[in-house]
Amino acid sequence: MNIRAFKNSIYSEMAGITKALGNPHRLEILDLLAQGPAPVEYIAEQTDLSVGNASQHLQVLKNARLVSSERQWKYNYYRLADQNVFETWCALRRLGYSQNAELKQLMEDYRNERNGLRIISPSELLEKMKNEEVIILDVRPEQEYNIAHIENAISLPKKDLEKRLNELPQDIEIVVYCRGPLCLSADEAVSLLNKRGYKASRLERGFPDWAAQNLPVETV
Amino acid sequence: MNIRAFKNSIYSEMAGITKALGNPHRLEILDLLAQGPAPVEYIAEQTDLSVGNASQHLQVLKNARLVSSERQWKYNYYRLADQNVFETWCALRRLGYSQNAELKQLMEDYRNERNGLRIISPSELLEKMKNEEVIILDVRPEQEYNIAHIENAISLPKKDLEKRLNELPQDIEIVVYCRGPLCLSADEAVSLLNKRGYKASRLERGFPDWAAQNLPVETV
DNA sequence: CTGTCATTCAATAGATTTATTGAATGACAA
DNA sequence: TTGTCATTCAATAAATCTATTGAATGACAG
Repeated sequence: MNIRAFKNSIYSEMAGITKALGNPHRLEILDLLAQGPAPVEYIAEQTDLSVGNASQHLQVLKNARLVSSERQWKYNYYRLADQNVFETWCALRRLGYSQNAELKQLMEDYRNERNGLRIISPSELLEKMKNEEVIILDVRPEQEYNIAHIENAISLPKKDLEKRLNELPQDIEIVVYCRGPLCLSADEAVSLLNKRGYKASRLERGFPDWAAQNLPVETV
Repeated sequence: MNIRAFKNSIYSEMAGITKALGNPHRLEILDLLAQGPAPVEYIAEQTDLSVGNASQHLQVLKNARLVSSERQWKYNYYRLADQNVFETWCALRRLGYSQNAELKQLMEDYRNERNGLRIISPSELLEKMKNEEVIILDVRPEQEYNIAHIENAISLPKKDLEKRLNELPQDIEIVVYCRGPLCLSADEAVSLLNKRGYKASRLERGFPDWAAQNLPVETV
């Protein structure tokens, strides 16, 4: 094999990965799977795809070895193939955020009430956890909380927040987190909580990023 | 804008980046530009693309803001848009290497004589540089050496190596580097040098990775 | 000016990707 | 066995991507 044929081969192999990443629905699926394993139907529902279409996108990701699947009972659970997949997704997120003013703008427009929304870093939260002076609120869907969540966090999915507000104390600081920086649930929750007189702030980034730093997580 | 429309927007913006990455020629161009800025014609020549085709791929990369261009004299110099682009490429390389057994196999097949080829890490090389007990050999094309190279490295492009072997001393250790882990020039050079009785080893990864760690580089 | 050179643009045919549809599969339950 | 359910497969039309061609642009040199 000559050098050109060799280069074509390696860059084509690499492009097999980037081609699989080159679709908005598949990126959304990866971002979702970063929360933990999920069956096709849940993935389809969360991403507003038909089951058939979601399955087809999952095949593409699987052929590129970005996800793997395992049958459990009636369901086929998909998960990220390994840590490198999440790390690559993080690199892409950073790149998107730094290169793409539209992306930044989009997110800031949507969070237009964000002024004054306080963001606390993982290390600050750890400190508060040690002193037991904080309530940690996981606003992701309950299924994702059940797979894994930040130690001592309580589950209160975004969609139930308003009607279950009374479960939360007004006098203790609340730190809210969700799927990650591309997810707005935590922002919206903090905004609502502050409006109703709670002391709420948002955790920087989201659950998978916390877990990737080997910070304390809990599994049910 | 509802939540679904918002999600579609952000993941589509992200996919704008991954779509631009989803082509083998464009990956090869990025890998090349990691060495430093280059005009269209050089890029076309190094990647075996027609100038028109290379230009078209460069437009795609530019629209995704992965590269930027600047006119200098008669030439339009393209370069990576910023450090995040290179870091994302590194993440993809790691991912490819870990997920894709074929890629690994391809490279190892091509380097079939690699057995016994010694690889030294950047920190080991730094140590040797301090003690001045090593010759550092840059086997990339001279243009790329001229843009920037490891401190005190000498240029001896792969294609001229055999006829200029006599410029190298037999009794001092030689460390060879090239464009990066997907480039075989350094491996081939080390192999040839060892066969001819020189004491040669290869630097782990390549020049852009060295530079990204802020290790000492030199510009002509 | 006029010509040259590096690059981009526009048009296009062929290849690939995508969402949809409906049928097929294969585990489990009755 | 039969039916149900979750998922995959196969076929297809529409959309998108790609390489090639040849013309257009725009800086610079004589």
